[in-house]
Amino acid sequence: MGRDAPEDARPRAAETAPGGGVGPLRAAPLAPNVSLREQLYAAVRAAGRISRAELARDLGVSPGSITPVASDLIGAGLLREMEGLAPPSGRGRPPVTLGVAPEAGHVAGVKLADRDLSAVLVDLAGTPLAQATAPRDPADTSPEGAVAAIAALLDGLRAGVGAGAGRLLGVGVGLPGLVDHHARRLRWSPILAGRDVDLGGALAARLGVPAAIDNDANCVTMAELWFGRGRALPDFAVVTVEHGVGMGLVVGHAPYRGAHGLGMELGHTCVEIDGAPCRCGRRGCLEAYVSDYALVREAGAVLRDPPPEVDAALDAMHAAAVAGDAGARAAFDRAGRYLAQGLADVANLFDPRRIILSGGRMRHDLLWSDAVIARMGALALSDPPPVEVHAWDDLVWARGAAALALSEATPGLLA
Amino acid sequence: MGRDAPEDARPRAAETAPGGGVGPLRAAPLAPNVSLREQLYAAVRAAGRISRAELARDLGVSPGSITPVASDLIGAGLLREMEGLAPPSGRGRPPVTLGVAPEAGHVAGVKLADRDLSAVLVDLAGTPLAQATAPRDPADTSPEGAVAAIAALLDGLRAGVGAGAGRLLGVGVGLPGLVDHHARRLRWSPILAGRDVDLGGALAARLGVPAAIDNDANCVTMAELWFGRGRALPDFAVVTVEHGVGMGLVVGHAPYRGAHGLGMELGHTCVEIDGAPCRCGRRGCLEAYVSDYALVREAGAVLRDPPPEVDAALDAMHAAAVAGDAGARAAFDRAGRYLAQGLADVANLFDPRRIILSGGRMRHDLLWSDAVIARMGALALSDPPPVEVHAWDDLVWARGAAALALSEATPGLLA
DNA sequence: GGGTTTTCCTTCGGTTGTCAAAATTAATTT
DNA sequence: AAATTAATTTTGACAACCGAAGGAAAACCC
Repeated sequence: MGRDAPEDARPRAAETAPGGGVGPLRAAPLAPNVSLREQLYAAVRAAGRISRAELARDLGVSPGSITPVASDLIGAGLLREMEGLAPPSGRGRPPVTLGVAPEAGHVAGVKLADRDLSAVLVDLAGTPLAQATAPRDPADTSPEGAVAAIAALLDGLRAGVGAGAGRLLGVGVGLPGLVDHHARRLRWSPILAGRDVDLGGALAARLGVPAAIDNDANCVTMAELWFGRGRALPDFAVVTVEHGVGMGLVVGHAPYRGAHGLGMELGHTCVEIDGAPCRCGRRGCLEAYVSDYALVREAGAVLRDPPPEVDAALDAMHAAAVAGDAGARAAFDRAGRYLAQGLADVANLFDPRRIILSGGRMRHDLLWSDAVIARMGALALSDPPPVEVHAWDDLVWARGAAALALSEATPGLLA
Repeated sequence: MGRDAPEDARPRAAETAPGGGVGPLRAAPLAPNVSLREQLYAAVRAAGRISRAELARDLGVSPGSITPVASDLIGAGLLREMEGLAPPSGRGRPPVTLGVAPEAGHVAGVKLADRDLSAVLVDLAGTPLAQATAPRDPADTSPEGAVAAIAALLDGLRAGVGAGAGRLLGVGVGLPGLVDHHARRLRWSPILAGRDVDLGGALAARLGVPAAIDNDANCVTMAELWFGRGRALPDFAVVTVEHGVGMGLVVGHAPYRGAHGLGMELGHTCVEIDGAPCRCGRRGCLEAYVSDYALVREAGAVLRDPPPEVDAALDAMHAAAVAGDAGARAAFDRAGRYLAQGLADVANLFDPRRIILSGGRMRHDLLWSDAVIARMGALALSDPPPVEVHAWDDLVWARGAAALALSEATPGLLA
């Protein structure tokens, strides 16, 4: 059998210097020891109501370890025993259900768009307390103006809920563009002027609480992870279609952000070399075929009197397609074909357990048709992941931003 | 200011049932408590040689905690004190350097290709001990035959190194196709018949040791992570161009595998809707433009007498391009353009800290030209990640498979 | 040469987090 | 009312780790 004799096949030493070692450097776990205190609080919040015994089973810890930690958290006003809510199902001593104390504080989530601004206040149990929307002048691109508008909206909201909700512990802001979440800096945004703006710092200075910022697609991802279908999934991908095409990825119950904390720009992956021009300046981007302004471009050819406004034009075209207009239907079909290709690429590249199509404006359901999903399945290499369409109200973005704030505020609360 | 009055804007409850809780379920850390024992062993192996004091600093642990663990591991024959290798640099008591005891055992890595089979034996310090290659009949697609061939090759290799290397602790096997690494099953491979074959089980039964299997691109990724440039990076992407176009991703010093443990099929993402036919049956895949067989397709038009063999034809075309043949050069240019687009998509989607172009056959350097890298940078949305070309010898795959075996064998060793 | 300094390694009590088992509590069932 | 069942608390023990103190081995300084 024609193999080299081992003796004359002595390989050269490893590429690294002799004695340089092998294996990843610093294999230390990035999430070192999450204290039982934190795990327990997170588990109670995740479950809503849960007994100590169940907590012990869920966390893989002996019942005796739960009691002191729970008492401590109850003493700190972060948890509470919920009375009269235990269904006396079995025999034995009935469990005492625990829940988070919502009045220990609240956080705010804000979505900044070009024409408007929306916000929600959410207590520590995740219950929305109040919401508000304000219009915005798209021409005002100064970051200072945006900070002032956010502050004004939040001040009004907080006055509305009174003091019962505890103090404000943090805010999260979602906006389109390239957002460096870790550094809390805005690298670039289509709706704000300037590059590499310290938006997080400006917000924190004005509001007096920590301010997290993130790409809007990542906010939708957080909303799915915290409030939506993704809660039970360890990993999944979220794709949003709106003004652009965005995506987010969750790995191991945590959002994946690239090396620079930027979003994952699915909208600007290429589906057609030298294809249609995209607003990013390149050609053939997925976004150039699928996003709302790409569809509106078609509206000019399809409709007789296309409304000047993007939203209105899109609605008109959608109505025409539903009414049977062949041209409008063809435009949606074409966009759907490209979207299916983009989804198949996501499936082939990330192999997610599920793909969630999410976003605030799910009116144009032609894009999410079964035909699109089926085409995606045909284009995927192996078994395609289940695709789920998740229609939210218009506040997803803000609620996702609130989830962001919540996840950032929690460690400080427990410290 | 036109915002809703908070009182009449009371939002409906969270989507989940009341009291259903918020936040990801089971946020428990996936990498729970890695014992100091394991951390210490991994740190010593990573460093090659390292003193106890330095270990304490690296691991963020007091020096007093190192001594007992180190003594224990030395007693177990897994570590040893390396004599006479300390450069007496500073003042003070000279450090005693520790290193892993290589003779405590060894593992094997195997690459299974269509025409050949290669293997390396690697000791616990990561030093290659021996290597061998054997030809293979591409027509023999039976998994049983492959298992027998692997076993025969390894038996010969092990006989060559004698008993000094300790016992065999595990093997890793890399091969093309869809490999479910977690389940140790081969879902599909272009070189073996059958679907959903329990290849890991068959190998383990025949060899008597645990057998890990993985996609070949993931093996290259493991090689980079364990032996190559990726050792110092917490996250990076690896792209390989060979018979196909593969990729691997490392997140947080660990390989990312999708939900099903399959590879990330960069080669079958679409760069041109309804483009050139790909061997996967679809059209417009990146692989249909960049891989070796795609280039060979061009060779028919470019060369006068294209050799029938894929490798030879490619070499001939490469030589022609270097010699200035316009047609051959254009073929490489075209492939390079598509590759640049694929790399830009990877940068836009994953935002990796670095992209490593790696693989066993780096002869066709026209593909890795500066022009390709520059074009990729132009196509990336934000600052493109640094791209590094890493040329290995032909054994990368097998060494990556050995790294796989090493990483799987280590916990059992320390238990 | 002998003391000083420096660094490394080890020893030793103290703290912390967790477990296992027993004890306690509160309900249901008999 | 007694037995049974299950949740919770208490208790003692144990293992891991820290921090401080001490011993060891070399270089530096006079």
